[in-house]
Amino acid sequence: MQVACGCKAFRLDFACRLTQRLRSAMSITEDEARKLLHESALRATAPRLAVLQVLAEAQIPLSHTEVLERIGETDWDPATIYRNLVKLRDAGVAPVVTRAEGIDRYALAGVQDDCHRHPHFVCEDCGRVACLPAQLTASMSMDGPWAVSVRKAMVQLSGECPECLQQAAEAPR
Amino acid sequence: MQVACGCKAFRLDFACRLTQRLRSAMSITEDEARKLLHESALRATAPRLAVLQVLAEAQIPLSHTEVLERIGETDWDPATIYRNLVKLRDAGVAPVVTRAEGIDRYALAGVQDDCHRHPHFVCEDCGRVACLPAQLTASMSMDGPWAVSVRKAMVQLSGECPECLQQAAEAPR
DNA sequence: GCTCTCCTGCAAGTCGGTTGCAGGACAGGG
DNA sequence: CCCTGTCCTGCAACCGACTTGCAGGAGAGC
Repeated sequence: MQVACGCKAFRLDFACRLTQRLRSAMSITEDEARKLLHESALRATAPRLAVLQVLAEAQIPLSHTEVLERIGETDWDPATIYRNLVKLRDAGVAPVVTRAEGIDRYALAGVQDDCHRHPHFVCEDCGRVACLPAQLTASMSMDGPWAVSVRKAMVQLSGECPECLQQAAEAPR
Repeated sequence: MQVACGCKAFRLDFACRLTQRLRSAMSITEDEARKLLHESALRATAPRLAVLQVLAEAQIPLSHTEVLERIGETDWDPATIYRNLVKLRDAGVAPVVTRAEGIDRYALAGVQDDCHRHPHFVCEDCGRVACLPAQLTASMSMDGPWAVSVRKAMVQLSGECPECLQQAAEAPR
C-alpha cells in the first residue's frame, strides 16, 4: 500500500528508453550500469551493480531469491539485495512485472521491447516463470509449444478502487 | 507444487452445477450446505458449514483472513478454517479464483454464473477485491466506474511448463 | 581529502501458508 | 442405538517472502 508519485511513470518510460539498447544484448557493461544508476540518481555500489548485471543477463523476470541464487556466494546480506531490488523498482529501472504465486519478480525495463507488458506463465511444478506472446488470443491456447501447458488463466487488474479514490478526494492529506 | 488429479476438473464442474441454484440467493440453508458437502464426500462439521455460509453470503472472493473476520468470534482455530478452505478448494466446491497480492481468495463455485472466470480488481489501498466484467476490452478502461481506478494489469497463466511435462513423461511415478 | 548522504549488515518482526500430533467428533454398519 | 474406523480439530510449531530499525561504513560532489 503506497502512493505512487507522479514522476514514477515518467521515470519508467525514461529508464525504458535508456535501456532500450540492451534489448538483445542480454548483458550490461559496468559503465552502462553505472550510467543507468546515475541517471536514476542512485549510487553505484557493488551489490547494486551485481543485481543489475544479473537482471540484464536473465531472459526472464527474477524473484529476490532467484537473484540471490544467480549472484552466488557473496557476503552481501539478502536484505541488501532485497533493498536494492526495491530501489531499482521504485526508480523504474526494474519494475515488478509479475507477482505469480505471491512472489514479486523483477525485470530490467527495456530488456524486453514491451517492458514485460505481456502475459507470463508460471509452472506449477518448478515455479519458473516464462514470457508469453503479447498478442494472446483464444487460438493461442490451441497451438504452439504452450498449448498443452496452460491450465489456468487469471487476469488481475489493480489500482485504487472507486471507494478509496473518493475517500482520498474527500480527505486529501 | 502439487499434482492435480484427473478428477479435479470433473468435480469442479459437478460442484458448479450443484450450486448453480445458489447463484442469486447469496446465502445457503444448512440443508443445502450439508447436501453439498455430502456430494463431495466431506463431513458436515460446524466450522465447515460456517465457512460455506460465509462464502455463500459474500459477493466477492474471500481470503482465509477475511473468512475469519466474517465468521467473527468463535473458538475455532484459524488453522481449522484454513484446512476447511483447502478441503473445499480441493473438492472443487470453493476454488481459489484470485491470488492477488499473493493472497489466495476462495469463492463458492456456482455463486457466480461463470465460476469467477472473469478478471478481478485489487485495490492497492484497502486490499479489497472486486469482480470485473468478463468481456474486458480496451475500451472498458475508458468508461464505467472502474475507468479511473485501473492502473495496472497483469495476465497470469499457469500449468506445467513444457520442460516439466516432458520430465513427467520420461519418468512417470 | 571532507562531509553529507545514502547504503549495508545484523537482527528482528510480520503475515500468509502449511504441517505433525494427539485427542475428539462424525457417519455408516451392525 | 451403539461401535468403530476415519476424518476433523486444537495446539503449536515451522517456512518463506517481505519489511524495517539501528548503528556503522562507503559513495560522490565539493
